[in-house]
Amino acid sequence: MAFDRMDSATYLSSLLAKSFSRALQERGQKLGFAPGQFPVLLELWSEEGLTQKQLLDRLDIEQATMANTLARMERDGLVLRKKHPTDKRAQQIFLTAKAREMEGEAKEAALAADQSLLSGFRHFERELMLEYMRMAIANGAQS
Amino acid sequence: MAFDRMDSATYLSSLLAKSFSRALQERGQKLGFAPGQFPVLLELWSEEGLTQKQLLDRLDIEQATMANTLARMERDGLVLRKKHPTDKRAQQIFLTAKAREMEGEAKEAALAADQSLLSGFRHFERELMLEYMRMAIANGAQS
DNA sequence: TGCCGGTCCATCGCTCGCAATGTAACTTGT
DNA sequence: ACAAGTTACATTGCGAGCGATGGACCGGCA
Repeated sequence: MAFDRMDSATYLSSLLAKSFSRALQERGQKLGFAPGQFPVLLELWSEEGLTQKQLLDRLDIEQATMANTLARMERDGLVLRKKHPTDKRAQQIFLTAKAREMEGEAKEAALAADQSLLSGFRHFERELMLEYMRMAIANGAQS
Repeated sequence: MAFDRMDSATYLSSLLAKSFSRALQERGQKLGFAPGQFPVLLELWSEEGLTQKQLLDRLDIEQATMANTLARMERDGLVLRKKHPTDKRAQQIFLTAKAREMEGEAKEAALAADQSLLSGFRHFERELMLEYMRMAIANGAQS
């Protein structure tokens, strides 16, 4: 049976994710964040003091991954974990000054990463591609 | 600054890759292969006895990743590594009978994984999405 | 011949995904 | 009030990616 990797969405999506991740990593490392940390930062920029559980509900990541990511972020001086005032099992996550200050530059870095791989795309092409991606992701989510 | 994850190709591509990888993993594990091993299998189904270096040249993967993937494939009984007859540094990779026999089913599993996330796509939509992905990947490759 | 630069591969340490398991703490039902 | 069930988080072990480094070996050149 003929099977061309370059006609497989499965294969292409892994290449694509690697490419975007590299693009974000290059830009993010100057600022001091890693690609996997960016979604967490995004949520915390919009609201601090969330618990790990609340972050989990907002992001598409498993609990174990979140715990490890937060540990790395704490180690890297991006985040502080404080005991929850009423629930001793839980913790609240706060940004450090460093993390708070990089918000603008970090978001620009992420936009630049997007842009670098989407250069040459017309506006409607970019929108269509995003829409297709969201459709495929939705197909996967409900299974 | 407003920043919506769902408008970020970087973020969506990572979700997409996770979705496809899961879809392939579910189907592949019954047969006995993992998603990262599939591209290697594809190359070996079309030509056995390649060296690790030749596989590297054909796939978009780093040498360290390849070495580890081949080690896991050997452990899982998919592949044999034999000494290269004339170059003592090199090795030649051969498929086991098990791996050779699963070719048809494995390729169907990969097609099914593609199909499951692309259900609801019209033919031209699927083609367009693949084309956009190839374009973005090409943008990343030349940097 | 013998050395030296380049090549092939393994290994280590890291990120970031996952599932499975363990522990502490909260909640609920009797 | 206490046992039982549920929840929040950490930890472990694995896959699959990366860069960096090291050892063995090949080839070419003096």
